[in-house]
Amino acid sequence: MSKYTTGEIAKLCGVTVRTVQYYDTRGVLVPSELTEGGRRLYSEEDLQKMKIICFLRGLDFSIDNIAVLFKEENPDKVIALLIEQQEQTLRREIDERQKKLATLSEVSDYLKGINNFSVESIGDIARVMENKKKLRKVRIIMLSIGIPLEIAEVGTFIIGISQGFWIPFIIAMVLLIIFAVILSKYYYDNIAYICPECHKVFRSSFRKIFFANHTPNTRKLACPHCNKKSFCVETYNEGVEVSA
Amino acid sequence: MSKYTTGEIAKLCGVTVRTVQYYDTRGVLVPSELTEGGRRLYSEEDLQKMKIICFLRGLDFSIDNIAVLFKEENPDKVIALLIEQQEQTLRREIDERQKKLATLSEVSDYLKGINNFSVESIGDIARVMENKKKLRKVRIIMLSIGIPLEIAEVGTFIIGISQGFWIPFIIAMVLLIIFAVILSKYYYDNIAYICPECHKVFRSSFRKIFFANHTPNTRKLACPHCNKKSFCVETYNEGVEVSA
DNA sequence: TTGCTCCTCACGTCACGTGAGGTGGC
DNA sequence: TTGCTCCTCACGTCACGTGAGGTGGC
Repeated sequence: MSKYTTGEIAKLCGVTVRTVQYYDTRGVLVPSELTEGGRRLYSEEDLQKMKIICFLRGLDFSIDNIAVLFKEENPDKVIALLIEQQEQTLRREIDERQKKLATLSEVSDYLKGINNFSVESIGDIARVMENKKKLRKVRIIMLSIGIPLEIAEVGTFIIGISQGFWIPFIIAMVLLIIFAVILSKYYYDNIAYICPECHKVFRSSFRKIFFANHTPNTRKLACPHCNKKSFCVETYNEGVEVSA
Repeated sequence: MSKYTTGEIAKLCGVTVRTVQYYDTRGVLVPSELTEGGRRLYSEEDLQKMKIICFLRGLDFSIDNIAVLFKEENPDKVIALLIEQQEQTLRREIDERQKKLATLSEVSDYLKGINNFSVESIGDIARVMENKKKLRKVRIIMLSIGIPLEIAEVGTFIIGISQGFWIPFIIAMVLLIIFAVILSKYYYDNIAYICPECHKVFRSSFRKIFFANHTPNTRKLACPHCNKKSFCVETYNEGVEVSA
């Protein structure tokens, strides 16, 4: 019966000597023999066991779980359970990482639109992303009222043209104007801006916002805190008062 | 200017007091003030900084990298680099986990087909999976020679029937028989079986394999080591000699 | 005898968690 | 005064890696 030294086992299993020694101290792979000088000697069976341990470690099973498996009387039940646990863990970890990747790519996009970056800008990004869902909700409410009204207006306009019957159009028009005012107020109340210079959240007067130069997510506004005028990112308003 | 205690910072950022203290010792978030009694006091700026740290930690940036970012003079270049690194790391981690999941599901399938499971069976699985690619290669070679020959045979048979011209069919037939012998020999030489009882790899005589009861991946053979007859999994032969 | 391998401490990694025992501050 | 919070050691987690200083075995 051939015997293997620590180094041989390590080489045959593609790990370091330290790992083989560690598995001994952890009790998962205790060598079946020791020389008089205190050196570890492993049998053929030990080698096979080590290969199994390495295979399972490669699937991220913990050393404790592997040890349980070797001590268990009904390993078939335990292994099935462990595999399921492991699959769940891996799926969760994949999911977490995919969410992080998505966030990173959003951060990356955001950074491209910034010209004077400082570390504090990351705080702005974090804030915007946190409130993203709420902001989207506000916008969806706007659209789900605005679009039907627009359709009604176009429809009643066609009726007016084709049949000379303009009453529906006038009613739609009035409704549209009323809702436009209400929705604008609603939007205005729920929106705040982040100054890219001093990183403070602020609200501006309706008139200033209305006439400001803008892109889909930013408006050129003067920050009431640092008085600098720059493109400020729009975000959901969490109880900030109008200060200018 | 309001000041925050350790506990307040922790609560506002959704971490433990220990984490806030740890960030101090690591030097990423040193409190801007200390009371006479030695208690940490954090400013509003500290709070904002802590929020940024937590956001970045949530994306798996290391504390060291976060510290670098805060000390850096050109954080815009560094952050872009760090994000790219982080994306690569996450993608690699996702990839690794997906491969592990695939392996786990193969292991799971394998286990379902086993009736007397022991921990050593995992070693068999590991061995089979390691040699899977080589085994597939052997089978592909078999098919890529066998299928054209089969087609040739059918084609020449049709010619024989329709035109009464049988010479091509006879040539194809002879070729088919010759290659069948060669391929059988080739397959036989490259294949070994794993005994599910004693977990040893063995080869059997051609005659025994040929007449054995079988499933797509197993054959009912007597193991030459433990003499038990059972369904043995087919695997690629890595230099094992015929022993029975 | 000379290298090489192996041995055992013992500390380091990473980002904290978990007590223990003591104290500040309302 | 009484709780509550906070403080600093100091050790634990997880699976090893990395020396240091010494020794077995060919």
